[in-house]
Amino acid sequence: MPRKRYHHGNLRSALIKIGKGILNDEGIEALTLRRVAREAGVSAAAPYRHFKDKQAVLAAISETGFRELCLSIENANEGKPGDLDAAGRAYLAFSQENPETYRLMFAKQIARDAKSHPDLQESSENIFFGLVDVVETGIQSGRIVPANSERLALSAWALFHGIAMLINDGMIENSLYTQLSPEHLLEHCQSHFRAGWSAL
Amino acid sequence: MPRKRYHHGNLRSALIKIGKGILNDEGIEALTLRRVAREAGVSAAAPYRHFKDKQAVLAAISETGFRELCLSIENANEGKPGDLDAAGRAYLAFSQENPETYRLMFAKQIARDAKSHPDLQESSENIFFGLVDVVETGIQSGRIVPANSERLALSAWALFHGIAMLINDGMIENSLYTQLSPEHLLEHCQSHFRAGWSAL
DNA sequence: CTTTAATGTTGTCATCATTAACTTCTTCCA
DNA sequence: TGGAAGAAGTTAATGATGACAACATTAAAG
Repeated sequence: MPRKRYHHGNLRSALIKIGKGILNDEGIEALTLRRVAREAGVSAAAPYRHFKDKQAVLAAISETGFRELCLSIENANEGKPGDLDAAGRAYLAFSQENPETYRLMFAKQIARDAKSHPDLQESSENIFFGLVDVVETGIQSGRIVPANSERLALSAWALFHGIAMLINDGMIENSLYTQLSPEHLLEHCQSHFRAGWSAL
Repeated sequence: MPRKRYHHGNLRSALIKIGKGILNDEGIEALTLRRVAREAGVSAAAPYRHFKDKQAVLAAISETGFRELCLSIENANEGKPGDLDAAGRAYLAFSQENPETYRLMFAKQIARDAKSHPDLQESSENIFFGLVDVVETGIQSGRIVPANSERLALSAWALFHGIAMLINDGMIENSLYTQLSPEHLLEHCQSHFRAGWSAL
């Protein structure tokens, strides 16, 4: 057993890891700096040696989330190139597996902080670029109708984000009238929007 | 000038009103129970005579938001019956005019509480029903392609919610590559989805 | 070695949500 | 009408939190 040493070793990454754990297990309200420090076996003030304040810890957790989601989209595009539906499934899978992290990523305070955290800013922008890649691949392969790729990507992002958040918020289960599993919900939305709804 | 009376008169509604003001002016983090009480000219413990806890105040504010949004959708459907695009514009207008209230309405804690607050539950479900009405009107008038109205309404809701939240989160201005005003953004998303994107 | 900067610790503060115990009005009924 | 009874406020206290200053320990560099 390692006797407790004065210096932790790599407290910064430990704090992020522990923070993520608490976040996903018990939600954002349970995520206090003091508790993270406690679980890291360190005093309440120690985190301030590595992070300016609590917001900075949240920003760091958020950033890892953006990176992971980004990778997930890229993988989907490699597996099924240019398939916006597959990208949507990957997107939704992430948001369901990490609901609290996902919510944190899109919290306004984080967005506000993003301007001062270049890394966070970049990683959050990359998810948009990932979707643009998918759309461009799809257009080139004739799977997706020719369009301004950035704007279609943005539209798709809005759709994915909306579905992810509605599920995450528990708004879907509330309206029991549409008994759909998340996967089926995504499928239905995508089929609606793929084919359009206009009769004119 | 009214001398300060021991009893406030209608503290409950005053607390909600003041809370809404702070929420929209300074954001959720500035909204503390003590401050609301202070601005109501009342002691920090007084609100507990009218609300079980802070969550209950937030739920009440949230409920007023759902009601207002619901009315807004209904008005849109009366002005332009069966026009899902007009409903979307009304939806987005609300989310932009009350960004913080909108965010609160879709916060998970509120959704969790909704199960114990029947009024909140009902008012949040009503916005879905409002959209169903729009879709059904649209299908009847031949403006919208025949479909399961509840499912199309749910899809449209997801789209509107996604756009609203992305704008609200500041995710759109971050990706400057798509220089679109909120109105134009909505228009583009809707035109994409109205016509579909599938080339197959 | 010894200096120095990085990393942790203790102690403190203001603020917060919440509760208990006490006070002041209002209402309503005897 | 007058006096409970209970609704609506108050004060005071508790325990937790984010943040900071002042101090302690250790690793690293020379």
